[in-house]
Amino acid sequence: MGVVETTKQRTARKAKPVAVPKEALPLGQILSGDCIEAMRSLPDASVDLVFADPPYNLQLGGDLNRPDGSHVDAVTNDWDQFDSFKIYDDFTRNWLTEAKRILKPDGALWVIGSYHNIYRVGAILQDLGFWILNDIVWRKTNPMPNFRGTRFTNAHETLLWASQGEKAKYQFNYNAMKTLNDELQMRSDWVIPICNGGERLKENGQKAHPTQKPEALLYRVLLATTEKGDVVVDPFFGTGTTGAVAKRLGREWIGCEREDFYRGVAQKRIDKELPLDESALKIMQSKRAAPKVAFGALVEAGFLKPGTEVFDKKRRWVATVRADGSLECGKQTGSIHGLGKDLQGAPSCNGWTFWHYEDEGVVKQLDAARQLYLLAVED
Amino acid sequence: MGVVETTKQRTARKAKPVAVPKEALPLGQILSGDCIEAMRSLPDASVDLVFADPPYNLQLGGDLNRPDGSHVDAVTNDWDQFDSFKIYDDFTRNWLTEAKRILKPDGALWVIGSYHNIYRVGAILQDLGFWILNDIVWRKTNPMPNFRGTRFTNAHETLLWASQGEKAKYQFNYNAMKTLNDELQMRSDWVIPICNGGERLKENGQKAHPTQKPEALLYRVLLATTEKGDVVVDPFFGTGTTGAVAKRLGREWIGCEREDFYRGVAQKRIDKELPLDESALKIMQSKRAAPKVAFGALVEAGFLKPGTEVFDKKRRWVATVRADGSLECGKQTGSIHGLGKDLQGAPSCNGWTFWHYEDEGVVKQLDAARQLYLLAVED
DNA sequence: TAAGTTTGTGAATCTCATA
DNA sequence: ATATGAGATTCACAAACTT
Repeated sequence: MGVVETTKQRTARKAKPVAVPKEALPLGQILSGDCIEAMRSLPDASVDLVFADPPYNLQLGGDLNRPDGSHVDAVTNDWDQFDSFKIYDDFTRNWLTEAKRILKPDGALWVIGSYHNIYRVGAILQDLGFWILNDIVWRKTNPMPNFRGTRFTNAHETLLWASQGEKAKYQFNYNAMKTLNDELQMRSDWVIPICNGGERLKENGQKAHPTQKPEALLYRVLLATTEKGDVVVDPFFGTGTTGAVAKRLGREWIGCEREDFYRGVAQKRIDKELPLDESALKIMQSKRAAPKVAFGALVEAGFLKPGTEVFDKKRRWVATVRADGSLECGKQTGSIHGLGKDLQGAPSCNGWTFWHYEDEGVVKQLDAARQLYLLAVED
Repeated sequence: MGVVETTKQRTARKAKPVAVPKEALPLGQILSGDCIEAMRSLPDASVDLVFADPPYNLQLGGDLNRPDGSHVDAVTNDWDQFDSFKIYDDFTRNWLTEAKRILKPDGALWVIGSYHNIYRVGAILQDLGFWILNDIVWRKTNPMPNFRGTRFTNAHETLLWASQGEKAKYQFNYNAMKTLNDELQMRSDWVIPICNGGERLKENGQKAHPTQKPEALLYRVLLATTEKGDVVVDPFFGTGTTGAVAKRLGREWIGCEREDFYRGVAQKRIDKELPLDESALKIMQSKRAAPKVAFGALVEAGFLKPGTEVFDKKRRWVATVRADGSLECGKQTGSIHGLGKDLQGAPSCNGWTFWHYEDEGVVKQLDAARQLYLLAVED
């Protein structure tokens, strides 16, 4: 396997096989119809990157309402309906096969998905000979909660990044990523908000597409694994986020999209897009996640053992730490903040400074344990 | 499908099929030999949870045969990539099949892996009928950097949590998780340090095991998806992190481990582990677990007099409590839930939190009266 | 205008006991 | 089996609205 970062190496690389001239490709066009058919119209080994956001094959039950009674607008589109894993797998194998064919030997593939489909996609692309370079976790800052309290909040999606094979070369702009990440190596978990607000495309007040991806995500993908002038194909173009970001970053793009409506929205969007300027670059840079600590994390990590007694400064109340990081004081229980609030009858309470514990005879605020934890956790 | 949180329901649930008495199981033992063989010695539908940390690197040991019967030399890596996946898949299917068999109908499975193997595992467990509930990202605070700068820092591993099937019940301690996370829903991305420092087991100054998992990870898994006394099986026991945390949390455990050395290390470790006190083990209960109270019972008991006026937060509607615990608002009548639902035109309504009443000049939710009633009725 | 409050919404495999 | 009714359940952010 290998990495290519300089334009020089890249040029040498491209000269090797019979290169397909870019002019032979439908650059800057949205091909209509089925993506497998559309990709068949492209020559072998002709593109640098495929970015794919295929249907996730969600299998939703009935309607879902929020606790306030409002209705959740779910993805119920026909294009996300498959009758079985077998049918979904066949579909996946077919489009991945075409993607592999049109990619140059040193090209790469990105696919985004959720737990509903990503394990099918990952296994199949490995079967086809793709070589996984990283799996990337898109950590959403603002995911939809789990309204019924039945599972963990589904707060991330997964991207797979793969080369043509174990020994294949690929483009990785290491230094660009390091710069983007405040001079630290870019990690496999990316903290990026979901696409809403002004960026979210609307038609007649309705969202134009149910699953529009944030531009920041595509920005990072293209900045990390393509260089200027590279050709990027998106087989599931939707509203054209890939095309818009590619145009902004000076990459060539080709989209495939079955639905007339989405093609129209995408075309309009990309026509308005302008090449990148410096100020835009700064805006796209992600902020580092704030080191917020839950009290429960300290208990899990053994910094405070369940059963430990904690008390307020004047020892008016004594409570016991339980396994889940809640406190128990007589019949009353709650979080460090909530129980402190209830006991005092106060409107709010900062449990970190309200509660104390004894450590080898010395009385300390809970906040002291939090500081120790943060020190231990930050490499 | 469904979630179970109360001990009461749980007991009823267990009584349904011919229950395997716990005494028939090798609780607190580390079974030697191949995990598939070891699991074969356990009865059907007998355990509550399987936690598995399978090998990624095909160190399967012993003789291996291709599906066509031809022999593969595992030690000299005498296979191509296709063989390698095939063999790994067969191995995975075999141990997952045994795991599924020994799990109770409402039991659950956890598997941890990295991008090398988790896509194989995920696809196969779906094929076997397991139903993925979440994929969880263990986000490492202190991962190994990518020294050569060729990829993104591989800063996470993935855990899959699955029930026996789409309609199967499963245990999820929602409120314990919410408490552990400072009163916010626990998300699918968990920030936990890697296992090092004093927790990392050493023998003669060397790491005892190359992939020892942090206890905080198992702590959260067991706290979230088991209750006290549940039986947890770990087919790839290693140095026994699962056993140690299970013992601490008052869960029963069974391990399988092929290597004598690891069995020795694990046994010594677990012998030293002490169970937590009863009180420390308690976790925040869900309201689902609380005894159900009929509104009519409050009225009967005089906690709310017939004729009392109740109203929603904004006083858009005012209703009168009737002797049978129903409400009347103009011509409309119904239960506290049903009337609230009808008046709002909402799909559902929790009358306990929707309706309010005045008690000595203070506005309170009906739920406050329920809490008073529960306190009075207990003991 | 500025500041505070209310409302809307996002790739979601989202209940359970009883009749 | 399937229908019914009780009742448990939400976080971050932005836009709209009010004071």
